[in-house]
Amino acid sequence: MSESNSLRERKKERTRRAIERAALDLFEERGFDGATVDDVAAAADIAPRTFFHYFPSKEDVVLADYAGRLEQLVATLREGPADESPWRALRAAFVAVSADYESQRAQMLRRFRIISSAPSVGARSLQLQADWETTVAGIVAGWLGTDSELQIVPRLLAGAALSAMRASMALWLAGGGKASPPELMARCFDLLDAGLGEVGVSATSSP
Amino acid sequence: MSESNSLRERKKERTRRAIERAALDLFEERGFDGATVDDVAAAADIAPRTFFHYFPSKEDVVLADYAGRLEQLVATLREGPADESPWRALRAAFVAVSADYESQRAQMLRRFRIISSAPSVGARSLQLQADWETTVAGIVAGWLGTDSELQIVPRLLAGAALSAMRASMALWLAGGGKASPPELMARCFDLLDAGLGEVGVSATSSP
DNA sequence: GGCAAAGTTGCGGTGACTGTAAAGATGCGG
DNA sequence: CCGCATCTTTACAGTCACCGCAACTTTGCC
Repeated sequence: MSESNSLRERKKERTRRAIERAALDLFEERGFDGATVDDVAAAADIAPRTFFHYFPSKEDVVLADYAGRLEQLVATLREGPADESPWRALRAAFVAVSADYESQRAQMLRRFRIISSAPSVGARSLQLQADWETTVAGIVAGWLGTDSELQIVPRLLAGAALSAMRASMALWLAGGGKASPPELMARCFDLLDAGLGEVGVSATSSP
Repeated sequence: MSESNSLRERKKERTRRAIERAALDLFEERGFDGATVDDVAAAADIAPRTFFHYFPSKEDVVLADYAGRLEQLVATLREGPADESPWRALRAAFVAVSADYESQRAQMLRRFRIISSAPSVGARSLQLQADWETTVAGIVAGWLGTDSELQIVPRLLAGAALSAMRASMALWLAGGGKASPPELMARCFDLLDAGLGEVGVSATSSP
């Protein structure tokens, strides 16, 4: 997608990856709180101050992949809008994104483990997901021709979608990454699709 | 519920309220980042170090009411379990809790304004809500007789409930606190109840 | 009054993050 | 190939949240 050709761009990209790599290694080894930004900088062979030119906070190194994934999600949503129902469009887009989790399994599990063991990273993760929610709600509002500020429906759809995503990711992580993310995601979306009123009244949950 | 009689307890409670009051005043006046913990301590007439004996972080002063509300929610949920469907039980409990927002309107709006203007407070708020979600999921899992770790349904129900809560609160705040929180909450729950598949296909969202 | 438990305060330290300004690397026209 | 504009890195000094510790004060109780 976004390619670099100048020497400058290439160098920046290389440094960025060096920082990310060093950070994830250290966080995995000593825990998020067990490694300081200075440690990461030393391991990545840069000055401590430089770290903050690449990432706005220590937490954000772990979540650096979110931005690209949101971009991909938005692109998918803009392509296939509402020939079908909004909810089904959301379902398709989120299922598509979840394919990443499979193809980059090792990386994802690494990051998830840090997220769920370090509260401050978890908090930042939720905050970024809330941004996703706002973006998604805006797009849905566009489909429905209403403005996102005052309408309930776009917010609820976006909120439900992100909940489904969180639930399926939690499941995937709990199972050690053995299950298929797209399948889990689809199942979560379908449960919400059917309506929650009757869920759980008779046993409807087994695999 | 939890009453205090000894002098010690009364003093602690008074100090706690003094800190909370001073903090909210200062944060409202200068913004969350515009007032330091030292400022708050000075205004509340305590030593800076003492602040952290009452609140684990600067953010938590603004969200001090969450704990009590969760307690209330849990109590309500434990009373009226699953004679009806789980979702309807959740609906009832959340609607009941939302009455607080009306009766303490001024306080709530104050807090909400700080939450939505200070990112770090917003992040902490989301984190606490995630804790609610876990708790609620546990209770629902109890109703369904499954264990909460591996089952999807309890997580999804809890996630949907919290999403409904966030959506209705956002609406309430956007409207300047004029609408009725229980009504907004009920409407959000009902939209999810009906199922998301058909939502928005034909116009289903007015008044 | 006097002793134990609990609460307060001051001190010193750590670590994330920021503004600033100097030094270094890169791009580019001549 | 040089020199100038631009961008990047770095060092330095500062702010602020937060923590452990040890002295000091207050409260509970006999």
